[in-house]
Amino acid sequence: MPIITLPDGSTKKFDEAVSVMQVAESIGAGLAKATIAGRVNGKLVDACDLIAEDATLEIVTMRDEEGVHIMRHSCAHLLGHALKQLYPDVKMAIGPVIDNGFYYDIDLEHKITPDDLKKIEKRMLSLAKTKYPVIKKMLSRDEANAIFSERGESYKLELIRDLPDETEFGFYFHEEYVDMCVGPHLPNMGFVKALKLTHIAGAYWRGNSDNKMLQRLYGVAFESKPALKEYLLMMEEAEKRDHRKLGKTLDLFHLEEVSPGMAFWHPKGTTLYRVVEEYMRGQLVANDYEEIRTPLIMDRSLWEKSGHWDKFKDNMFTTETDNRDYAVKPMNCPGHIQVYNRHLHSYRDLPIRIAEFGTVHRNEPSGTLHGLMRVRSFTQDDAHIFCTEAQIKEEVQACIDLVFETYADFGFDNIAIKFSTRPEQRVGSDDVWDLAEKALEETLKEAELDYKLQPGEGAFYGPKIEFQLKDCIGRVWQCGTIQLDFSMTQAERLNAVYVGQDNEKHHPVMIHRAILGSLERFVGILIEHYEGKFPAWLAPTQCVIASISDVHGEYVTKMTKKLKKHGFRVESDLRNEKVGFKIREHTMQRVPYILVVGDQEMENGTVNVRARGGNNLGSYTYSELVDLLNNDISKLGRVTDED
RNA sequence: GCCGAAAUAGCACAAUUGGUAGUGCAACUGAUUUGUAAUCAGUAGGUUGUUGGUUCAAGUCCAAUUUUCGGCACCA
Repeated sequence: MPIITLPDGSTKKFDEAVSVMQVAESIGAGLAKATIAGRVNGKLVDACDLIAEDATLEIVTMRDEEGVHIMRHSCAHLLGHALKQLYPDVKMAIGPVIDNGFYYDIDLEHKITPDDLKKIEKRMLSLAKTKYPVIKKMLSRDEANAIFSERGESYKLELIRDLPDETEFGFYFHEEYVDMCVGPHLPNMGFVKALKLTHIAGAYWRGNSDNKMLQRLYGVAFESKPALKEYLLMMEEAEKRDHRKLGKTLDLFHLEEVSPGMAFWHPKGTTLYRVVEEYMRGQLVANDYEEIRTPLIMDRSLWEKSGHWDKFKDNMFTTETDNRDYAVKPMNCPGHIQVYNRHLHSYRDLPIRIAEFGTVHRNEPSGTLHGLMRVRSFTQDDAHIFCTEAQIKEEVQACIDLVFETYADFGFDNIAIKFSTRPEQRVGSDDVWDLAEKALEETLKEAELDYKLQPGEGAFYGPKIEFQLKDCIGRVWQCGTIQLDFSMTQAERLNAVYVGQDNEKHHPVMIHRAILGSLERFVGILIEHYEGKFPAWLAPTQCVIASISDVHGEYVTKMTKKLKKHGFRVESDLRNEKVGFKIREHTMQRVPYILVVGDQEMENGTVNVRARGGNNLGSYTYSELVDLLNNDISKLGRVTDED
């Protein structure tokens, strides 16, 4: 005799076990029709699942995020349904929900083409149109095995085999197609109205590169056609921000075949890069770091000692000369320890913060390269802090603060934080790892930061905190990082020491930290973040002075020189073109200010200022203009103009 | 590295069943002296990523290779 409590507090009493759908029907036919699933005592269940005991119940419809999520999950089954009809030989592997959609990994001899994708999508939609009911059955292990054996679904059989403790398996019947899933799923396929198969890719079975590569079909699905359309439009817009595209149109950098994964920075890109670097240099001074420079190429033995050779030799560029093996540095830490070790340090000197804009080379696998985001040659705003155990928390906290302050200056407020712990392959004893992980975790907790744990994702020498930013289409990239390292400074590694209060030698703790991470990646993210419309602080060209006709040339040239002397990044445009043409061009180049000079301005000794958004700010005298620019630049990236 | 796709002028793209590699913008030259998102005319620009093959004939077909793109695995 279950009593069901609904979200508004009202209760309903039933004489016997009742399904979520039946409860919905007892409330109203409209709700029943909209019912996708239920949340019983906080747990999501299928609409057909029975409630036998007293419980709270929320009806899940397409208006709930869970409802859309469930619909997307069922779309994966629908994809299986359509695929099996079109390609009876296909073997289904795993088909989960992802952001905005779903995918299914399949094993099929035939290579799915974009044309096939359209056909499959069409079949999916026509199947959904029939609104066929989805029937759920809980089956025993034997029954489950029998169904999949009969259908040759070897991957599904393997999944069952790997769940030895399960006695019952949820099976969802989509007409002749059947899939195994914990669910919940749609009660009928009529809820599927707007989906699109987006692309085909390869993916290893169970995410293991030793396994067979399957075909992965990706799709997106939304509650309605307008919502899908809006999403597709948004993606199209987002792709216009792509730094690889803007890098070309704004003439910032290029990549080419002679050095894959290594950027050629053009004058404008170099300016942007340099502004970012100079900003960071200012942060170093303000936070008591000392800047150094270390060699790009060092003897192999150093890398063997540091442990890098052991773990990363395949990804290191090497060179041999005069019978000596060298490696191009993939990291700056060993070099920094060499500098640290040139002097004997007292505990009184600690913490010692050594920073370097360190250019490193890593021979990343060919398939990983991605514009400026993943390259083979990049410069880290790297630093290593040598300190005592007692100083760890304070130093880590200071690094975290520096990350947030810096990112805010660049206009970022959406930063994901990850905490990565000991990987399988590592150096250092478990005691030391316990200590290091505890120190980082406690600092994170004390700072009251939301973070996600990534077990096993730490560096080989220590745990790390990662700060991630997103690119234009939502891909996540690690930027800042703080890593705790008790191993590299040990006697058997690179043997860094300080003399303690007890007059004995001790090994300091080393904190590896990069705020921006890689300048290349960070600039790439910046390009996408601002869509190339950089704040005046970062803009490669801050203003262009355009003459209306030849007679204004001299005035413009003089004004340009004067502004350059004041440190502004100014260009003049004296070309024999109409002013509309010049404005169009510099607007498309995203120049923050276009200054127009004609007879009027020459007479009054002013310039006419047009802001990037198209606003004409009117006439400015030279000193007013300097104030305008300085004021804008001083805001750094904390504001964006409205355009 | 793995799976799939792509590569044509500086950029964006076109080229029918294999049959003379084009268009727009940019560049250059000339005319025009211009008031807030495109002035007009002309000129030049290519070993179609690279190498090899099939063919009377290859941008197009085949093979290898490089790079790029979308993912996967990787990411100190």
